[in-house]
Amino acid sequence: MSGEDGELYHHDHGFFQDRDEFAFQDERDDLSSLFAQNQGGGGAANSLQGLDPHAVSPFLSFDDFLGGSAVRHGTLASAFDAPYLHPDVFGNGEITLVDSTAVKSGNDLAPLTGCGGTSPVSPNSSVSSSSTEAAGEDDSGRRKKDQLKQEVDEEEEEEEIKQLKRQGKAGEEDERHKAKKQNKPRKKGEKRQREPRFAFMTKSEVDHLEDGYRWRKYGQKAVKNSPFPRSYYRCTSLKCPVKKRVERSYQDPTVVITTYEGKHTHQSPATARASAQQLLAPPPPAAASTSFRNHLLMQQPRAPSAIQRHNANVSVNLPGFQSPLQQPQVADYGLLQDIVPSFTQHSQP
DNA sequence: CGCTTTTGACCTGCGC
DNA sequence: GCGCAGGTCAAAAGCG
Repeated sequence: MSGEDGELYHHDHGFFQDRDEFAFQDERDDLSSLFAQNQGGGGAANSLQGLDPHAVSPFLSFDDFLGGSAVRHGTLASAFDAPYLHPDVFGNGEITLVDSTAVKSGNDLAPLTGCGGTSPVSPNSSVSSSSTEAAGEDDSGRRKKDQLKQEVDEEEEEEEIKQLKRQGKAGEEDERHKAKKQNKPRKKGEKRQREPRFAFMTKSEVDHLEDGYRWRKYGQKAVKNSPFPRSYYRCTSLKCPVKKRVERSYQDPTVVITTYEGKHTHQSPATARASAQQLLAPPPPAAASTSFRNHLLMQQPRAPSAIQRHNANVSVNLPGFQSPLQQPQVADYGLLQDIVPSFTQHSQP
């Protein structure tokens, strides 16, 4: 997998391009259901879909992905204005766009990204995002199969453990666990569980973008067909299963592809800070907050608003995305990392 | 001193 | 079965 044969629809102010140099492809379509649950902004998604003549599946804007109807911060603006996706958060103080067209053409359809025009996001900057799955991974069918099989395997393993316990073979179990941990032979047929993933691209000089959580790098691998290595990070929080991969696009070295996997089992440190700050500052008008997202979406295809001119372009590709439905979730978090969990909550059957 | 990063080895899964 | 590529582990090194 390397994003070479995937498809990513860039959202350029409401328009998707069906050819993209930063091709993304879902590795699985797990996230489609995942996003479907957060389709609070259904109208928005629909409108976006309508803009893409090549789209075979509906899309959500990154905004929708971020908040859907759900993220408490409610809007792209707040999401990006928050400490997390704030430029500082993204590392080099520059959330640059992924929207290559906007940049290349130099059109003044400035990237859009919340920040309410107050954030010092470079006008040139934007974030584009491809939901779903690992940039360019293309073994969706295979993984689905694996997942099914694994579920069965896990049940079997559980049963086996119970049996071992009954037989007083705790020691054996430990050994087995140890072996597993060391990547030693695991039970035949046993497969690693794959959490839903969410990949997005960011134009950035730094590889590892700050996102509010603390990560520990646990590996780095050279990527086939790419001069850039891929780094593997794990959330440092105890028992938090979230991992992320960071790699640079070989097609555009200025673009960083970040893939999150799993959902956080805790609140992000940044969110905690933000919450604390909110306690000290008067809350923003709720109506303005919730309507901002729709406002942006309504504005996108048309002339850029002042806000848009100051912000990054954000998009989400949701191949396989199906019916918008399900109840809106209230993600009591703030941002991307937070969002991922909120979307993954019910994604696993 | 504790935490993080680096890095080589090893494992897994798939295609041929 | 073999080779390849992705993914993970864990010891060693680095850093604050």
